[in-house]
Amino acid sequence: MVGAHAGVRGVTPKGESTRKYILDRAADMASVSGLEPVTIGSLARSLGMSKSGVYAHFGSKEELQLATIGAARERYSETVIAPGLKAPKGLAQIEEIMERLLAYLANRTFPGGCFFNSVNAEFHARPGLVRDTIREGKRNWRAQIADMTRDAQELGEIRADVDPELFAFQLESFVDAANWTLDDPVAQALVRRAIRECIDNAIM
Amino acid sequence: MVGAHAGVRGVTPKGESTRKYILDRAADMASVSGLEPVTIGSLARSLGMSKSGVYAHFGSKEELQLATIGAARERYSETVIAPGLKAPKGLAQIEEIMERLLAYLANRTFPGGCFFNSVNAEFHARPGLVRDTIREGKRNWRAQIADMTRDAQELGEIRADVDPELFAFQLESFVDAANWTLDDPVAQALVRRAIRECIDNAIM
DNA sequence: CCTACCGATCGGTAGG
DNA sequence: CCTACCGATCGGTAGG
Repeated sequence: MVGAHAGVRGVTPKGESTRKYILDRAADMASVSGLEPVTIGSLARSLGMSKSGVYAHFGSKEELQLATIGAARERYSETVIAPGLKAPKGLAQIEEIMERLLAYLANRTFPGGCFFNSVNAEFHARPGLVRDTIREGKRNWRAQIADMTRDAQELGEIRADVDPELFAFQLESFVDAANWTLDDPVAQALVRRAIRECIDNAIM
Repeated sequence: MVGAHAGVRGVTPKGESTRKYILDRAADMASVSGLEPVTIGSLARSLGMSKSGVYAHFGSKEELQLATIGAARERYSETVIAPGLKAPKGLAQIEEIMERLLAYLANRTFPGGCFFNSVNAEFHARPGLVRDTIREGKRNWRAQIADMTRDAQELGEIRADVDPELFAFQLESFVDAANWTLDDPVAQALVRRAIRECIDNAIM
């Protein structure tokens, strides 16, 4: 399974696909428990590998954690951002991304919900590379939504007096709230209504 | 320091105040790192006690965790809820609670921000008593705000077509968002504006 | 990618 | 509330 897909001209080293295999599992586990409880031992056991077999791919636990964040970003981009960007510029892109985001949560793209919210919560008060990397991703998301909001304003879809940064912040707050109660249908319905109302208030 | 305040008629056992001392420290630590990383060893070291001296107050780690949640609830109630309830019924109570909540965060009532958000994030995908207890607290908060919203509607302060549950959910989402970026003044300003706009939209 | 190992720490217990 | 201890697991290393 692991080395099953040979790379282009067979040059993809076995180690590369194993690395991806390890990181995807690490991201799955971290979405449930946070990064720190994903010990090298528990990760190895879950993969049917030896501890040092896992460890050999990374120089330290922090490097494993940062690489895991990278793998999670790829999965997120493929699932939410890339499809979202295919929608027409402006409001349509915002709506598409919000819809994909809710599906990304409901479909358990990461089994514990949003990987980034789990890790952000875990590290929010612990300075370091992990925290900074996750925060930068969050800032980026808001900036992207704010840009789309400006596009929508130029297209006359969203009112000119709407503050793009505030609008993006409001949408982010509602999606983040959705993440903590994925198994509560009542809460999920409130999320959808809050997002809907927020967008409706900005339109026209 | 620990046994310094004698109880009524001196009957307060030394063990009781030590217990409180332990739990308050545990709650402080958990607000930063989550509950699970608060090991009995690290807690004991931070208190200048022996491991088993700490452990003796609780039958297991889960009991320590649940007791810590209880102690955190007390601190929260004294800081936010009790003063909030002293305001006049209706909108004034809602505004007072939101203001106290932002102060509770900014003042680092728990050094890592909101204890309950940290623990809720940590346990959101791990079924058990810890998760259920925290969730019940969150449900309770929303129900309380929704009740105050109904009071405000009867007083003619908030429009009748505002859904109290949705309104409470929106306010909760913004405060929760505030918790994850306490050291970012830009984000904190967005929180205040989002709360203000949300309330203004509901008024009249 | 493996076995075998290191010192440190984990939750928990015995006995006082 | 303490010392002393248990088996298990931690991140990491040696050597292959």
